[in-house]
Amino acid sequence: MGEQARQRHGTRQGAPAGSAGSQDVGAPDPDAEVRGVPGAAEPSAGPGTVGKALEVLDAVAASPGGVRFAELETRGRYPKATLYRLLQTLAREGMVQHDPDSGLYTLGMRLVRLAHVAWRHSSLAPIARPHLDALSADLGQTVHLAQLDHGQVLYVDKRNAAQPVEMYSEAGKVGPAYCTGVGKVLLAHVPAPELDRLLSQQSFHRFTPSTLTDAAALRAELARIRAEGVGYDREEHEAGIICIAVPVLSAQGRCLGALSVTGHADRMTAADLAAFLPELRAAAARISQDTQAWRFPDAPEPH
Amino acid sequence: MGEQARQRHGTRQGAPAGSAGSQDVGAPDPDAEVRGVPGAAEPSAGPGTVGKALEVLDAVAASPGGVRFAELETRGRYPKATLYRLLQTLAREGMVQHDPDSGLYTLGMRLVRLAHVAWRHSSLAPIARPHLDALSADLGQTVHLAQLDHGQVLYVDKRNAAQPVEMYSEAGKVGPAYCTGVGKVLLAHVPAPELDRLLSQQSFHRFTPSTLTDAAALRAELARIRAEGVGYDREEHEAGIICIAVPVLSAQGRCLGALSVTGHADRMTAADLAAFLPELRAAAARISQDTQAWRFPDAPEPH
DNA sequence: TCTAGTAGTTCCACTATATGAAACTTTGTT
DNA sequence: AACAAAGTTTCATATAGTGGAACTACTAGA
Repeated sequence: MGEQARQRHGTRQGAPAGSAGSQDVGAPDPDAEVRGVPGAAEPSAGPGTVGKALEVLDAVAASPGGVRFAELETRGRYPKATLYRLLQTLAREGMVQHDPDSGLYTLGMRLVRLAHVAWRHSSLAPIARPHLDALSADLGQTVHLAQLDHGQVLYVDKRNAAQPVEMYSEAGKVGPAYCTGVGKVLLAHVPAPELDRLLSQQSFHRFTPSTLTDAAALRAELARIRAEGVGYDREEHEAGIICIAVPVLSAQGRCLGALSVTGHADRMTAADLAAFLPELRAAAARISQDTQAWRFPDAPEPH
Repeated sequence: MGEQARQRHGTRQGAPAGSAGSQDVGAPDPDAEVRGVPGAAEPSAGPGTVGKALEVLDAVAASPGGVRFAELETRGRYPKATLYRLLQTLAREGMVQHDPDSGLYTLGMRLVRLAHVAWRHSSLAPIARPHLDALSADLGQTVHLAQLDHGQVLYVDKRNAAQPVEMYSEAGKVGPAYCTGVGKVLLAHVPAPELDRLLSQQSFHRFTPSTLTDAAALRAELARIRAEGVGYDREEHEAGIICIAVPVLSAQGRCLGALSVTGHADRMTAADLAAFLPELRAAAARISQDTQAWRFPDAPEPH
């Protein structure tokens, strides 16, 4: 794997504004990059033009209602002219929209088109869908399917206990990795060198009294999860919410995603959740199995 | 030196696969960039690094099952090293995933995260949702909500006549603009200078005998639509499928999107569809109204 | 109306960044 | 082992992005 012998600017401006209060505030990001390749002097590469553009894109995404140019100027670290050109490029490319009336920048529809393909063909969601349906119906509980994205948990699908499916508003939502069941399971299966990097990106914000707030404690927990194959969230992210999560492993043992069942602490105990383990694991296994079968459907779009 | 650096957008989606023969290929594309300054000769801007990266991203998106490096090399017009670095950058940024086992590139989850925000806050879909529900239930027909993206129709939401909602698999889907009801309505409301550019991007592939296959015919149709405020698709895209579409106009008269009702030609006539016009227009008006009211949840009022 | 101030856009000399031919390494095949 | 194909790295070069500053377009205040 190409090693990042570079030191990526503390880019990843955190906080993609979770609308569910699942922020992940600004981790100053110690730029101390894990020296990947030994011996090599730092080539000190900047983020590159593309990286800068994507950072701006994130900044736009962080203000859901739209942002003014000036707003971005203060927030970002780019001089006026540079920012201006980046935004112009992004707008021309359809990655952002610039409403001339209000002067606000919002994310562009090209993203929706791309994400449609990404979700359909690169995520576990379409394969896992029937299994999520079954699992949720079977247990009568809320289930989540998540994958890792830039050190954060990205929910790719969800079934609420009873409510009708409300897809887009759940798929794509992000949350912290260090204090959720799925997040910890996903982190537990990240190869060591990359884990170091990801851990340094975690904000370790204390959401509740039981939140793990330092890398050391988290590492211990991850080791336990790796050994046992189960992760718990004991009200670490949200008071009153507990959950149990298992990995979805590929045939080669790579972790493709994580599956979880969530419950209310006042109605269930961790033991109650643990009772779901067999079903959870079975569902994860079935998803994994289907992954292999479905290896590249390359399907023409249904019409 | 490499003076081939002009050709923009080559690999936009694949119109219904199979008809690849006459994609929107070639078209020297005067690339008349609306520079604001009239009469100025074009500086003939290249796509820029960001543009190239996004083109590669599109290329990856065009092969849903994943692409090998070599594949992209032949398809794209970039030399090995350039392509390689572009892909590396995109992968580092999470816009594509590179499965080290198979060597395949697929779209990255970061897109899903971004698109989640884009869809929720930049598209008409979340605002229109209840109105789509109502309209579909009221008429008992399939309805579509679409917006324009890079000269193509992008469906941001849909209600099937009876089936359960299947969001992600519909939102994000793209289709041709020149031969669909929503597409023509959207094009009809594009300001003249931009329209020229968009028309030159249309492939004008003949899907059915009634497909409009040249810009002139389309322009006439667009003028009619602009005058009457309704667009029809008379089996122009797909044999047996007809539809009626109206624009969703903002208070300032800008076209925010298009709303349509679709029917089967063997079960309905265009006149039958026309009977839905009042309801369609009413729904569009209600959506437009809500747009103003909902001046975006967590955004401070502009001005 | 005339400043003064702020937001947004353009200019242009400068050089940091991306480029791509070719060399090199790794992986798979006969 | 020898070969071929795929993938990765190097390095001299100029293209493409940079950013300070000037400029324009509004808006508010006097």
